[in-house]
Amino acid sequence: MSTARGARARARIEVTAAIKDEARRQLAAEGAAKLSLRAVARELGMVSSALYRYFPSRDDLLTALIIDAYDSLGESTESAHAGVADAAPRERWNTVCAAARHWALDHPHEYALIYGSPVPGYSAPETTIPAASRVGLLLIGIVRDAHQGKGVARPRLPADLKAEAKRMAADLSPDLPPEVVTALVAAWAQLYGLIGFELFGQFNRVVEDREAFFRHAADQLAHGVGLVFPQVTGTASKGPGGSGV
Amino acid sequence: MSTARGARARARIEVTAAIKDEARRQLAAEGAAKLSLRAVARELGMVSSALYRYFPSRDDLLTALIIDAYDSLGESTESAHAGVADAAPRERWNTVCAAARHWALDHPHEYALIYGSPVPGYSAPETTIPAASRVGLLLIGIVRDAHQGKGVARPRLPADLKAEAKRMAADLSPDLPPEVVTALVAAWAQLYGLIGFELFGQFNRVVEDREAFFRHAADQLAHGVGLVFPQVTGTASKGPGGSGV
DNA sequence: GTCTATAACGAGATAGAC
DNA sequence: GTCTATCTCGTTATAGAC
Repeated sequence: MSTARGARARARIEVTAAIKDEARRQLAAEGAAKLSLRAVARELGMVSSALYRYFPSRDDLLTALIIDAYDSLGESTESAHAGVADAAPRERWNTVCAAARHWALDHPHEYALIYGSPVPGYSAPETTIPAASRVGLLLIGIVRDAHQGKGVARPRLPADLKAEAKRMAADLSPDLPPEVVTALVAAWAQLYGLIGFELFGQFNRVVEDREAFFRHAADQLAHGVGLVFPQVTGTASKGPGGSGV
Repeated sequence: MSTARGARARARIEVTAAIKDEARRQLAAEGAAKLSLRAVARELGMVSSALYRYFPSRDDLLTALIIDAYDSLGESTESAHAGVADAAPRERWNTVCAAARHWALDHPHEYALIYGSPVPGYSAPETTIPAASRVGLLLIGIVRDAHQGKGVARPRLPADLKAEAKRMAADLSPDLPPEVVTALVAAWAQLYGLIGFELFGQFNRVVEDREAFFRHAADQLAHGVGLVFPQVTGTASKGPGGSGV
């Protein structure tokens, strides 16, 4: 009985994976807007109604692809970070940024799915939130470590942002000063601005050595969140040197 | 004869505008991927073949919409800038950034068309380049004015970026130091990261007072390109105060 | 219980004959 | 330009295999 259930469960997992793989193929070819359950079924030699045993609707399939994409990005950045977990925060930051960029270059259509234009008629449910938060949490952790006990807070906040900054800090990282949390949220969005511009072609005819450009820009973002003089105290690293990957 | 030609030309302009208006409506409803010449024609009470008198293909219609969107954004930012043309560079910068954000919030689908995910199967021709460059040129001009004669160059460049930075500076603004041009290109991409995150929903449940948040983030970007102490010399404005719109 | 297959719905796109 | 026959789509109801 338990083997029967195991076999069935295994088959279910395999078919589910096949459906998602084929759906990802269509995502790359036609875009998320044209993702079609019937076409997926056809390509898999199934009948369209059979897919509903695995995904109750087209939107649920889309949601699964979105969560998978966020998780894939999350795993890539987390495992890259694990390799430098003991390094200085600045190097950890640059490593995570570089890993996010490389994941995006390796999975452009999945990047477009999660960080590109919204899919018309589709609205992501709250179940995507945990997966979507992984990179952000990773970055928060790095900044938190860097600020352990030290009051490095740099930029002063304008009066009309103080309340919002306090609210964001309470939500995201109560142990960090609101100025830093605000800078961190901005850096997070700006990081994806850099990645998106490269990926979506805005850097064509503008930036050529995109690897070096990105490494420098990400390092400058690290400055903004107070990672410039991490644990080193004396001689201090002046100017953006080469940490990165 | 000249009146007849004038009337015909006028009619042609009107029909062209009607086609683009309807296409923009479909863009909002179904997304660029599903933009269909037939559907546009149907909605206009025309037959699909008649549209080919105005746009030789679906891609040409898309290109026209893209150029229109870039030009609309360009006009919005340029006219906002004209209102503060005599102010300090920092305020001019913040004004342009705010204008870009407001245009995006007012035209989310056109923003998605030009700065969002690429349309599958479509590749923008070079004719879009002039319109696409307008905001960038505006920002370059502001930074150029700020650096008139002054050697404010801030961040040192890593060795592996020096050649690329020089190339970019030669391309974009030979009178600006490579460090500044590099920072400017990064700030340009980061600006759209901030706008895109707000527009595409990544700030949901994270940033609430998006106006204040953006104003501060844009002002911090102005720091990065050396606009912090524009022409004021003595008392100097410490910390990010309220310039913006 | 778990799955797949058949058939059908209402809506929309599409291709071609006229 | 019009009309029609034939496709697509998401989704559901139903019936039967394992």
